[in-house]
Amino acid sequence: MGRTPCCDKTGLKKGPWTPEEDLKLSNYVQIHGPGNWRTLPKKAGLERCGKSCRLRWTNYLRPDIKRGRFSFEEEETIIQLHSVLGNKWSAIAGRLPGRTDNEVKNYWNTHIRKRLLRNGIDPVTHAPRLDFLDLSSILSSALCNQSLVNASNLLGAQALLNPQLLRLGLATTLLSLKQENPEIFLQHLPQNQKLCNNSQENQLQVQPSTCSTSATVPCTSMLSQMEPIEASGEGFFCCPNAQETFVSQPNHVQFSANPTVPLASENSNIRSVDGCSQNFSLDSLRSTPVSSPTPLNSSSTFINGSSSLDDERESFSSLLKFEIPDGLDFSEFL
DNA sequence: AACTTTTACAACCGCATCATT
DNA sequence: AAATGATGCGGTTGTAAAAGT
Repeated sequence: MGRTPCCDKTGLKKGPWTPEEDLKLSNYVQIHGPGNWRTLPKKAGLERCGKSCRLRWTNYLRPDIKRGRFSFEEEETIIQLHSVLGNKWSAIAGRLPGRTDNEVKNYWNTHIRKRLLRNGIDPVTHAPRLDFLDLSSILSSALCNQSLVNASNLLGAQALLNPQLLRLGLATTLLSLKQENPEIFLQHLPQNQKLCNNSQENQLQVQPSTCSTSATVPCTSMLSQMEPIEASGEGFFCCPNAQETFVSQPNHVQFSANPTVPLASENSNIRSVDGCSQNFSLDSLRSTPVSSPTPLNSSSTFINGSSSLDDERESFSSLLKFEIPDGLDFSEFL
């Protein structure tokens, strides 16, 4: 036995609401309060389904609704909550005063989701996408058989992938290579050590911790904000948090970045792929950022002078860390 | 200027859950 | 406990506006 429909839909109006309808609904709810949606349309003189009235009220007419663009903080909150709650839009919206589940859902689908995809993050799992993992296996192959793969060819991937992802891919690859093929890893160790240790002058400043708030943030929070900088046709990149201060802390990953340093893309061996000799140090895998002293919208990135809000958002500062399993010993690795 | 494509968001639909009888 | 109604939730669609050609 099927359920009876919430209302008799024959003859009921659908589609966009007119100002007159909004007025009727608002007036009625302000006098009688929300609820009893089934009978409300008739009482309010509306030819609408009760469900439609409820939706219109909760998503649009409610006086406490905050309209307009989402702030940086709201966006970051959505990403973090989504990584924990998934598509629980109502629960997420509950943490954002004045925002509705529908609004949060729409904003996710039209803005955040696309940006995560663009940066190689699976918006569902908040982890690097499969194609990124494929890249990791390619890099692994390159390390295991340099004669077959000219690593410089891999640099072409920079045009397609976020350079930071490329670097993270190499880091991941090196770690797994060490675990799975320690001989091969050791064979390349001098290079690896060099590429990961020769950047003392470029490493981030490690400063004493002034903040210990460390709710763990998934990869998305970090990677979604990393964007290549296409300056002078070169593979420049910038970590949005380049001006962050960082604090050493086990089991967290942190990236350093110097927006003025180009990738060493002209080199032809695998060392050039990682770019960490300049910008990414595995040493840094033992550090984690603390809250930034710089404003959230500080311009630590310069993407072709773009002033679009979305681009700005992609460069905004935020927490940049994700957890590394306890079993990983980076000091041993290095 | 006209047409097409893309984007953003309001609204709808169906199912799930809770409340009431 | 079961049936029914009311409401909430999340996925999807429709459409107006913006952007591109």
